[in-house]
Amino acid sequence: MVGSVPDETPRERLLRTASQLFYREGIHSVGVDRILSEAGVTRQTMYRHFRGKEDLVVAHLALEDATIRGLFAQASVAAKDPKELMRLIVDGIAADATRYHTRGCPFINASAEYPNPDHPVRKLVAEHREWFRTTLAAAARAAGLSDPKAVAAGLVLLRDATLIGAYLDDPKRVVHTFRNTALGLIT
Amino acid sequence: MVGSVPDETPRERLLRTASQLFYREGIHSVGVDRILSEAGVTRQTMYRHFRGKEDLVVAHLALEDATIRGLFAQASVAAKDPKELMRLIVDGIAADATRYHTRGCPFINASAEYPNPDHPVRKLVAEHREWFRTTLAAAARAAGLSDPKAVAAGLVLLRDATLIGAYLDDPKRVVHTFRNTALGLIT
DNA sequence: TAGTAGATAGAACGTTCGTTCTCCTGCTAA
DNA sequence: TTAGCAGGAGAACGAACGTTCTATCTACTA
Repeated sequence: MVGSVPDETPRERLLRTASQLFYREGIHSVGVDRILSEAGVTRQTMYRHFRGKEDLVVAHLALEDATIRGLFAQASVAAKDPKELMRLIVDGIAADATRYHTRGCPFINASAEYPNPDHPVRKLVAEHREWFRTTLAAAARAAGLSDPKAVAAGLVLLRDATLIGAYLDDPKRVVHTFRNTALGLIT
Repeated sequence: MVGSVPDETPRERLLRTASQLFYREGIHSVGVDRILSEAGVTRQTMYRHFRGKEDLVVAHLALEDATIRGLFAQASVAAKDPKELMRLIVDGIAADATRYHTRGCPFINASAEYPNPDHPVRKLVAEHREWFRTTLAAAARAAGLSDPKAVAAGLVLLRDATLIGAYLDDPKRVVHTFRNTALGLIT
């Protein structure tokens, strides 16, 4: 078992387990049998809720996407003003790189395994990145920054590199560099 | 067949083909049969030169590593002075992202498929990245830049993000952002 | 109360995987 | 001359892959 959450339906347990395994060990490396045994769920249950493994992969990325959007909405509410939201975003990315996404970006990792840009996985990745960039640009514009698009592009660039660096290099050093550069970008 | 190069031994043809396939389509996605048929080489030939697929994967990354080191040495000779070398490095990365490594960084992509940091693949990746950063730092120091380590860290960060952005987003925009930021870093 | 949907259990399918094996040809260094 | 090695051709291996199937049990609900 990968973990446990109370009051979880088999479907939720299955998706959560699959998502964790795909992220931690790679998509093609993880077999269906492995997912089922770790989730404590039978084959029938899986094929009732998902067409196949590929559907599970897409659902995994959709879950990641929904989670990040949720965190964003949460921060938007918590922030007193647009400028504080920018700071919360930077802090959020830094925390994410050291705490949760310590194995790189799930979307980038998935793209490494799916070369075909027309594949559902790649389309979802493209949509997610597009949402992320435009959302950052809107936040930067609301904060009154002079070149919102450039700020958004810079933050996307920094976030990609930070998640990778925190995975492959020294996390503390990378996050430190990220925070300094990013804070300079949003002031 | 993936391509052809005259006066190539079966071993070289095999490794070159495998390297291209691993990079273009992902490592676990590419089977041995596929490599053999595309390279026009038999199983026996492969297993005579390599212990197995995993050896081929390591050789693929070693080839990438050697290639990049070669380009670096070439630039070092071509540069009239240390400052011009820094500019050549930035130009080289920009050209690489749009011309050759249009599917991200082979080392980062491989790391997405190999979660175990003790695995030979991951060790090779760590060594490569370590070499890259220290080499950049040495070049920055020779160019008389005030904080060579910070410059090197910044360039590594920028390169990682640029190769990803050129793969998943708009290459022209990303490379433009990279060049501007990087040139600011080395002056 | 009967019916339907979700879940469990386990066998089985055909395919692909990486690997090993045998047999044959051609070159070349001892 | 002959032994040894690189390479080609193809069969075969067991294991793992993703998927489908049948059978049984339970919970809800029309």
